[in-house]
Amino acid sequence: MLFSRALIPTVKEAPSDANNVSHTLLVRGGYIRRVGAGMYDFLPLGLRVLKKVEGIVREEMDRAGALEILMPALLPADYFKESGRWDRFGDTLFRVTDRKGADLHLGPTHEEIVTDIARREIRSYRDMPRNLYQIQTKFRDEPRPRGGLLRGREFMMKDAYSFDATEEGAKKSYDDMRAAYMRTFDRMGLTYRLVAADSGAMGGSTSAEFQILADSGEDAIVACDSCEYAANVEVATVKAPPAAASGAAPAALTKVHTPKAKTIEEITAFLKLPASQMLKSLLYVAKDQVVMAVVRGDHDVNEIRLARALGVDEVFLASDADVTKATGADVGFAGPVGFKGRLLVDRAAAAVENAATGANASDHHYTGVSRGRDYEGEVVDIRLATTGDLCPACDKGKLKSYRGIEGGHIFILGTHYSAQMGATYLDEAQQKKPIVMGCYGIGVSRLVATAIEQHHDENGIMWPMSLAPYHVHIVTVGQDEAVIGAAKSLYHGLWSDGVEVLWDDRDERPGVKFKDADLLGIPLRVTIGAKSLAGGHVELKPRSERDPKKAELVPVGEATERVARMVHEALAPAPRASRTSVLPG
RNA sequence: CGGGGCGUAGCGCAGCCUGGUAGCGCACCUGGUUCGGGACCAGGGAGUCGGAGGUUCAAAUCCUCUCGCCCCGACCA
Repeated sequence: MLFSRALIPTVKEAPSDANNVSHTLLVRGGYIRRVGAGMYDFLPLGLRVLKKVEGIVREEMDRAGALEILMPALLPADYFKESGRWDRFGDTLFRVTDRKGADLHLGPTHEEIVTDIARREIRSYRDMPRNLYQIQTKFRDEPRPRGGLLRGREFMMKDAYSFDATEEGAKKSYDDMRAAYMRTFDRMGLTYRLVAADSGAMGGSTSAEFQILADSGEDAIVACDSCEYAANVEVATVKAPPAAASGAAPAALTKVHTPKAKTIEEITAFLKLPASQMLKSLLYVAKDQVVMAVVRGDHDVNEIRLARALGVDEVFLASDADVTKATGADVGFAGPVGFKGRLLVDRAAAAVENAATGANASDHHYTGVSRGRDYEGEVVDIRLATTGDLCPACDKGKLKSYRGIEGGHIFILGTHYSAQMGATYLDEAQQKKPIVMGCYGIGVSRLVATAIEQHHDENGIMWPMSLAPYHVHIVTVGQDEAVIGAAKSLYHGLWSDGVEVLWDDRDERPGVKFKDADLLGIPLRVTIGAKSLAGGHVELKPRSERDPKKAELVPVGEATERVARMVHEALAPAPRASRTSVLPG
């Protein structure tokens, strides 16, 4: 592609609504443009990258034996009504009404639709296993779209669904998908962790997320530094600390005046105590009931675990008014001592002796608080795992925290949908049984942004070869005839070797071209200028090399072959040894 | 949905408080000089000031309503 004929509208200034690197660089590089909240145009370059992601996903799905189909994005409400999700999906579902007044919606995911295919077409155990997938635009009316391509209201997703006769079969399908996903993410050059995850509202059992590591990620995960345990903090457990009695002499319960010391930081500074000697008391609303959750001052409450401990679907942090009502004090002075109401105490918090905590009276705290004597409560595991915690899976490891972006999610659904929707088959014994399903998603358009989150520097994007819109970026300096001639020959030579080339043939100053080249992030740059060409050379520099002086001089005659070889080597499947994933047990 | 903020030229913003001729940078067009890391000079085109209503001699500016968007919290590929 000639730059002079392309539509690559680069801009110097970051868009005002961008708040992360990938969004900024995608817009600045002329890859995408925003159309509305969570809706984007893919300009030519952006579409090329999207298709690269799609292509890798498709190849690996096909390799794993999955069968590509395409279901409608516009769907009648019947299916979701049948499964109950028409109501349960809530506001996230984009609902539309047709001219006859019938309820329709735009598909956010397709379990019901694909289950309908299964119940009509799969009748025998001999028809399984099968795995059907599609790569399709999905619609979700997100409460808050953000991060450009990271969370849109319309986005591209690959969703696959497996159908098996037995649980064991489903497990095999699941394992196959896991392997296919690892290959997929490996080929995209992404660093990720495979983590245990909350199976959420989908009603699954076994489930894992592919978390692409990025500081800007929305998800917090922990991984063991010694074994292969890794989990979303939502579900991560921690080993209970050894119940070693501190031997400290029990202190008397003392009420101290702590004016305006509301946060843990303020109180620890005021009382000169480590946060681990503090008890943090938070009030939650669970089904109209206000409960108190107590964790150590240096820990955080895991709301999912708390909800589970309470036997409810979800909990919400109580409003300031509710806190005051329940404790009789301003927010910041709640504590377990004398609290009238359901009290849940984390294991680590319960073990703290002579603790300091709110006194349920404004501007006052207690010190010398110990469980058993000063308060009781139910001891449960309700805290978020964090760096330094003991690994629950092995003896010696400690957990370390990471941020991640969910790039894929695999799980076994079991017979949830099939039983509900009557997707059954006959087994060898003529018994009618529900099909055992699994489902597997990859956020295709999200991965475009995710790759940038992992591969960029202050000057722009640094695409992995497998995702780059073009493999090679030729920059010609000046309009000298010899330069143009050499560029033409290289350009055509590379294309006929299967290398995708962008040639910046514009009549621009070199600085402009170099800046744009860095911004676009095409992995290999070949600069052709009169000076080096007079010596019979062109200059080759990978985007990852920041120092322009380190460009390699390559004899013109060898350039085509040399560059083509580099591209093809970079595209070859990565050896297994270079994998960066961690497998949970 | 709760809290905060923003809608002014294609993009990024100032002007609003204290009403009176709509401005700056980038981008774009013309001419010239430049030409290996986002050049310079001169000239030029381009805006229903998000929308509706109101106050006023006069509204980008004040008031009311409305739409859209962004950011911080509860959801997810």
